[in-house]
Amino acid sequence: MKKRNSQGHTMIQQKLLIIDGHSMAFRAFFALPPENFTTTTGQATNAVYGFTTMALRLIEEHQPTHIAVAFDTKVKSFRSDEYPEYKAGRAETPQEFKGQIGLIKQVLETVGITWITKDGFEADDILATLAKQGDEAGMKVLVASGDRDSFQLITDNVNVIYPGRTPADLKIMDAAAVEERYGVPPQWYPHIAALTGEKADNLPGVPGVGEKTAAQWVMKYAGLAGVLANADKIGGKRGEALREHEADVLRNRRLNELLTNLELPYNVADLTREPVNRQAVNELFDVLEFNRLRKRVFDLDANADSNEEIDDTRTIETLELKLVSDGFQNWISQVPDQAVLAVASEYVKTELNALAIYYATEGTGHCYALEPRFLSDTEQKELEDLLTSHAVITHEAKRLRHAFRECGFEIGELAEDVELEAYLLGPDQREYSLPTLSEKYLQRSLPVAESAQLSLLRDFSELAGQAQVVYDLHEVLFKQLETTQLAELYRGLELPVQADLYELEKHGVAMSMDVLNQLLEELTEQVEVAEEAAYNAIGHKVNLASPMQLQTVLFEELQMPKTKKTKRGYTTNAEALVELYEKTQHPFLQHLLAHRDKIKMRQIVEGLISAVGADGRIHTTFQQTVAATGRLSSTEPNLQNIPARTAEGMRIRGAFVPGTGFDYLLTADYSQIEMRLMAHMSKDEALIEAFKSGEDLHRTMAAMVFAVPVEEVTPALRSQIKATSYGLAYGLSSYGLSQQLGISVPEARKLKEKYFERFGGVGRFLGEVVEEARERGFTATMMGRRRYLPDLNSGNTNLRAMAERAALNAPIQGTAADIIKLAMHLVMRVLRERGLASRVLLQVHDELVLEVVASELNEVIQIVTDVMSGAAELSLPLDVSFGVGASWQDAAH
DNA sequence: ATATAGACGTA
DNA sequence: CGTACGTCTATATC
Repeated sequence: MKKRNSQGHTMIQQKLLIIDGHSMAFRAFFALPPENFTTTTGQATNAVYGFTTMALRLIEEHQPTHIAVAFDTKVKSFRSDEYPEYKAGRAETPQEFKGQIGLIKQVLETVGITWITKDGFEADDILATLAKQGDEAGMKVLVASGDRDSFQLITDNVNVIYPGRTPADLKIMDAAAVEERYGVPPQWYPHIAALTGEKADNLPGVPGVGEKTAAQWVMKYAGLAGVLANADKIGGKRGEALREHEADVLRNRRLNELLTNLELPYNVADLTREPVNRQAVNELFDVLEFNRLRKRVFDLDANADSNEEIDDTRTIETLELKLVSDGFQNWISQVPDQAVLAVASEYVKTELNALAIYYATEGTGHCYALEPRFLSDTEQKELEDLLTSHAVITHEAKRLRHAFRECGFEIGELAEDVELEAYLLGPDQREYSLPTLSEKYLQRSLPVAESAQLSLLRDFSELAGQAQVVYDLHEVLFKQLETTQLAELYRGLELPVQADLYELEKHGVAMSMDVLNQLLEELTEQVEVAEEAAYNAIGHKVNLASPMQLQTVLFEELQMPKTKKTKRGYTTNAEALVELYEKTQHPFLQHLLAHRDKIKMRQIVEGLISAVGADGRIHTTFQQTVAATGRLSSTEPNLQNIPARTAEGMRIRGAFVPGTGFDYLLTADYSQIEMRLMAHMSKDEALIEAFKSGEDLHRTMAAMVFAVPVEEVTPALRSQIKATSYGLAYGLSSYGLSQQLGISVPEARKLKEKYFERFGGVGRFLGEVVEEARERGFTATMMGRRRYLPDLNSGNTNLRAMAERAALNAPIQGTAADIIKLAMHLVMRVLRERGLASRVLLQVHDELVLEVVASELNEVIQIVTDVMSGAAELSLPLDVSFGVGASWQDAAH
């Protein structure tokens, strides 16, 4: 890369790459399975390999003229002197890792890269010192580090390369990126970290203060010093907590400040890349048994030599963006038949405000942007034809479908959706907005769309840029789906399901206002009665919905025994209240519990009432990209958590009714699908047999475990086994099981052991699932859906245990999600093909709710049960049960 | 208006 | 100290 200096002749812009050797090697170590990277002599090389590929990639991509790698040393740093608990609680570094650092240093030496350590300091401090020197010397500096503390180094000329989930996923963080993500300029990032604390380094912060609050304070008072100076002006609990923990905050800040004035054995100018020592590389790579890497290393050298001679005058921007403000039909006529059209859209609420359509031909991008509300009928027809006759790429297609409908037209087959693609590639991300995806997959920043503006002289270039990003994203994402064997799941399942969900949302579900109003009236009455009774029991009013006020009443006024601790006091949840009632028999507790119950019900009914639309139906939104396991979720309102467990709660389901033109609601659900999948995937013969007996599953299993005849299984034994079975699929501990069953921990442990004696295959399976996930980095469902769990290798015991439980559960919950999605899609397809009016309205994880015409009832039941039970081929049948009725309540079974 | 904690509904 | 979700209320602070 070149730039012109003031004298007018070209000079090379110097670029310095500094890598945190330890942190990058550590990530590589955990990302790559050691058994694939062990030499014939037994030397583990996964960290060496991972580090080397990562470094090569950085060099190839950024072509630095100067480069250095910094390492920590064994000598404790000054930070530990200041705070002995620093980084305490971290797991011991694995032995196989330690040995590889030496090898990495050897690799660096053979390829001509400088490495640096300094006793008493951390690699971070070396990075900071070099970054500062580089910046001052006018160099462009890239700092590769997995430590967020390095963000404080960012300036106009210093960027941080921060690894994402996988080692291949490297994000460039500049000032804008940090501000976008954390809400403060980079130099203040450590101020936030000091306030919130740092778990990994065992540095507690101010309780109750998270990233948002910290960022707000720091911005308001212009830095941490200002925050502390004005601590007395910050009122309330948080202000109090801040003043109380000032010492912690100051300590955190001292510890996370990186030193920029270390005496190092090298100056930045010394850090040029030396030629690769080919012979040494050959010898070392022979030992390491790296073969493919050799060529990349040698190529690197060749490029470095020629780098200085190339006069790089090519324009990088080869795309010409054509923006047309009129002549829509004329533009359309020029679109080639085989062009792939990327669509970007801009909304005001749900309404489509503007649209950009983009396609690329050889070296040129073409884009047309328009505001659909100004289209004439003919033009609108043209647009429909254009979109239906071409392959289309979108972002959030379901939203676009709804918006198109509001404009007065429907789009049939919309092909690709980059949001779904990104979701399948990384289902744990909580956000798939276009700017986020652009940054992550294209390393291109995209301005976050401003609020939509009205036409008059508006600038469409931003929207055009978005359409181009949609187009480019698909190229990248689909390729990645193919290499990860996810393309089939995407095309064959998620895309069709998205179109199905659009239909579900469009239809909505009819509500009986009479039932809702009746319920509201009753519940309001009951709430008032319980409230009154509660007040009388203690002799005064109190806000029953305030845990804080309740604590005062229960533990101070009434001096009741303390319950389990929460963050700021003692719990007042239902479980604890029941326990307190058993101990104290105080009537207040009864009334409080009744009040909780009734007010919760009323709140649900109120929510439903306000969600009923003008058509008398509720149109929920199904989220297809939020649940990391592959499940759907439902929002505004959530129709997947309507009460079902109590008769009282079920009455709310009585308000869900067939709409005009329909006669019944039909529900069909999989019975015990997760346990069946456990049986199938674990191949546990006893469990499969228990299912095949056709008798009550938990009862049969209890008889097997306790070696008694089925008739002798008591309800208590049955429920113990039931709890154990479901608990296991969630990674339940002996402690948790003991809590749930009200038995001692040793008893719970014994129960688990006994269970596994009979169902050994289940235990083996669960163990294997976690191990495989640890090695591969992800779990997979039967249909190949992945969930990445990098924390399986975390040094943090808590994080690791959490990831292990998620790993146990993800393949089971995820496979069940795959199956019901497929079943739903097939049911809808068959209903459509048969020309039936009956239709699917809701999906509740293992259940479908349909609205049925009486004359079609038998056929629909047949279709639903056949299709659902046939949706997957397992070693045991998928049982489906169904119910029909005049409401969701009556359709229960 | 917005963030956080606590509680609780579903599979 | 059991997985996966969403929503409501209180509370504190803007």
